[in-house]
Amino acid sequence: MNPFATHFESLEEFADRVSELLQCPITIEDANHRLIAYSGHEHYTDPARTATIIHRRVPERVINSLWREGVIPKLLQSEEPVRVTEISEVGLGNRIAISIWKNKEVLGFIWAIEMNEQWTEQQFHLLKQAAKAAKNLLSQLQIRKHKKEERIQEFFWKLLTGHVSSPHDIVEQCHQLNVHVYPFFSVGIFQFQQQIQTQVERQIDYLLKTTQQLAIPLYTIDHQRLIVLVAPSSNVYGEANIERFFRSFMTQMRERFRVDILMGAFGNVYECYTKIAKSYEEAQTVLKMKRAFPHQLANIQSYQHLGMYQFFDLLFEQKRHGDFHNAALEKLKQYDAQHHTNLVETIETYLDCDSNVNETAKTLNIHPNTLAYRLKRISEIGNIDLSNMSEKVKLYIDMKLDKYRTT
Amino acid sequence: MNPFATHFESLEEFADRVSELLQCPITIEDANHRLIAYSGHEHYTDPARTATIIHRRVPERVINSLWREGVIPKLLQSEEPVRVTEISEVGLGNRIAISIWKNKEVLGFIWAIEMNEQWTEQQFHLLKQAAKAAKNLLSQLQIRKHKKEERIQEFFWKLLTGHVSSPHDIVEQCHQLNVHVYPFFSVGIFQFQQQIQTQVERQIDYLLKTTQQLAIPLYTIDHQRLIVLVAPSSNVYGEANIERFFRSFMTQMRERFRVDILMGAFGNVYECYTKIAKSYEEAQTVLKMKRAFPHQLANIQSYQHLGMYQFFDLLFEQKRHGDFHNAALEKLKQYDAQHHTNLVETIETYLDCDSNVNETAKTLNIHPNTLAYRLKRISEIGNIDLSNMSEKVKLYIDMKLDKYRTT
DNA sequence: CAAGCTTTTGTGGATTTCCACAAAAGCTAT
DNA sequence: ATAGCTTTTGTGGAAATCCACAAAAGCTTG
Repeated sequence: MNPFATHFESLEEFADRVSELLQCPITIEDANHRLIAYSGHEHYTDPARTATIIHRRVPERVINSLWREGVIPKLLQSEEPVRVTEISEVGLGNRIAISIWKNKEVLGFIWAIEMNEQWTEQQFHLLKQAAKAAKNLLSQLQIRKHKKEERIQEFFWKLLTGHVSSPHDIVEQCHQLNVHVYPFFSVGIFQFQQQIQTQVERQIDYLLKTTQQLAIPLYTIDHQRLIVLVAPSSNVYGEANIERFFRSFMTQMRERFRVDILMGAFGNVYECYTKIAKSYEEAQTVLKMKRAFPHQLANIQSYQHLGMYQFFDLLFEQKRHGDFHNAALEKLKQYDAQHHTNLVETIETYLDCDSNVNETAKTLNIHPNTLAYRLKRISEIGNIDLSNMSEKVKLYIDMKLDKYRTT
Repeated sequence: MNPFATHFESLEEFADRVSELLQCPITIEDANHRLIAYSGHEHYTDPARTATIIHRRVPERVINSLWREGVIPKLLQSEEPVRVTEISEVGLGNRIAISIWKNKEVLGFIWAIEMNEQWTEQQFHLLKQAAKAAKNLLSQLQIRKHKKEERIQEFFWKLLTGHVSSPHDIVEQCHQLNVHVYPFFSVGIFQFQQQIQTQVERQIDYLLKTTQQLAIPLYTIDHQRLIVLVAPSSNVYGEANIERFFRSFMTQMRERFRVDILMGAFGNVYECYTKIAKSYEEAQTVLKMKRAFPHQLANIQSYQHLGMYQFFDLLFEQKRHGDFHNAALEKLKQYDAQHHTNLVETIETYLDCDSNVNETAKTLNIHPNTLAYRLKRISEIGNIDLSNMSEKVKLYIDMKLDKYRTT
């Protein structure tokens, strides 16, 4: 019944047996992604696997990708196999992974490369049996897995994805990893123009290690992104300090190393380390909004200064349900279409310019009186009171949400 | 085993039997709330039951309350008993109700008055058995329940609560009920100062029937509220027409009949009758926001002009999860507390006044230059760019959400 | 194309805003 | 109490806004 119910001389023999049964290459790692065993059959092997075997551990950048994609979180949460679709940036092909459990603790992982065909139920079942069998084999190995040995970057990813326990545990783990704990922090992201090469990694490391503006206890690189935990020295001017550091970092990368950074963003400054995940999400929101509104948010880096765009994901979700229909905006659009006018563009620019007549007129290349006339028509056609803040806000948000939809 | 497995001479005998077993008064109605049978034992009877028995039907206002409270929707959806807590405005005591089903259709209802003690599991079980037994007795009765006989008000409540089928069915039902179908409509609510008495009902009916401004195909009265379906003649000026009608209705009620209406509100104008429930909800939202922001929304009646307050329930919900923390606002509050200043009030008034310096200064009774100075301080302390619409919006919404929380 | 409409641009003057500077008033801590 | 700070109010001039009115240009429609 159970094809793994025999005695295995070594873990390699076990890996070969699994590989034979599943007809694909097998890799077994411990909980810290160090290689334990791998099958030797002649099969296609993707670059990520090759590198893992050569260095006897999974490359950092592969692990980073797996965290970001949510693969490792899933593996740490359930005993079910997880399918990983190709992550070509790190040379990872289609994979199936499963975690090896003992007493509610993950001992390690089995990785299978998915060959050409989709897996059958039978194959998934076999993999689960293999994971059960591996449990006994691994626990005999007396694998040293002190927390000290966990690598810093993976720890950072755990914090970023919210896979953490109590604040106290976090602090303790920081001490063990020799990571200084600061009273305030924020998570920042730099979006690079291209994938970050090894050489650039060294340059980043250099800049981060030598900066005096604030402390950077943790950082990690993921494909085109550099993610940093920044710790400003004071709470009051924390945000301004981070802002300054971000600008100078981007300038230095460009001027010294000719590496262009598309944009930087960071979340709120928090005190409790369990909020790292939140700050990270906020930073991601900033990036998302900067992509959707490159012009408006060109100079914005912090979540705090995202202004109303903080609400946009939430509002957009609701709008998709057909809520927040704006009759005024509809009428203006209709008028524009029928009479070849630019009322919507006019009011949007006007609000962009904070209701400043001169600035708006200049931006639109029209006479200020033309603008005044248009505004009068807008309030007539749309039945809008343009001296009412609440109505202006509604109209502004609805227009921007419209734009957000098209991106 | 089953206490109802015997032969009953009449439905009255059945009602008496149920009453005996449950030790409480029992009333049996058909699907249109007409009285079919009732128990005659000497028990306490609430005013609603007395009126039902005397008129051989449940009073309109009781039915309206039951729809609004969601009792009838529940009864029409499941075969489980529903507990109704006292609705004293309509003389309804604590009740237990259950619907009588046959072939996925509701034939009628059994109502039990809950006497002093809470019901036991045993009692609920008995009631369910009674409902099953009533099914056979009722279906023998060949109860005439043509849709024509369904009363108009109940039909309106079905529309309001979204218990409707296809638009086509709705139109057909309208024809059967002799209700004219108009191309556009909106749902409006008038909130009266006191419960609406019979005399006032007649006055309302008179005014609604004689108005020429727009058509009112359906209306219903519920405790302190009058709910109307209004049909403006044109789509373009529909909202303005409704607005005018609302004002004149309120004026006339006050001047002719000395009846004060606290406020009126109406939802969006739609074309499809399935959207009546949505328009009704929007009208309710307007009332809610008018209660929370009586000053700002004093002159607002339509959902369309609710402006940004349309978002508030949604945003507030998210804010309760700890999102949207506004550091700028926090700093201003803190500064106010430490230095006995009014920065928050100042900026809120300034934004209320649409960034109009003169108006704000007059409202706050300060010199315009004082305002300018305060604004400069606000932008310094809060690190806010007051000429950035997005930041202003964020700050404004956060301040108003703060107020919303305290109401 | 001519009439009637909307839209753009122009002019001028009353009003408001913006800004710099300064005096006065108020608060706080030594 | 006094020095040092913040806050309020005042003055005046440049700039911007607002408003009414009007000419010109553009478009739609019969």
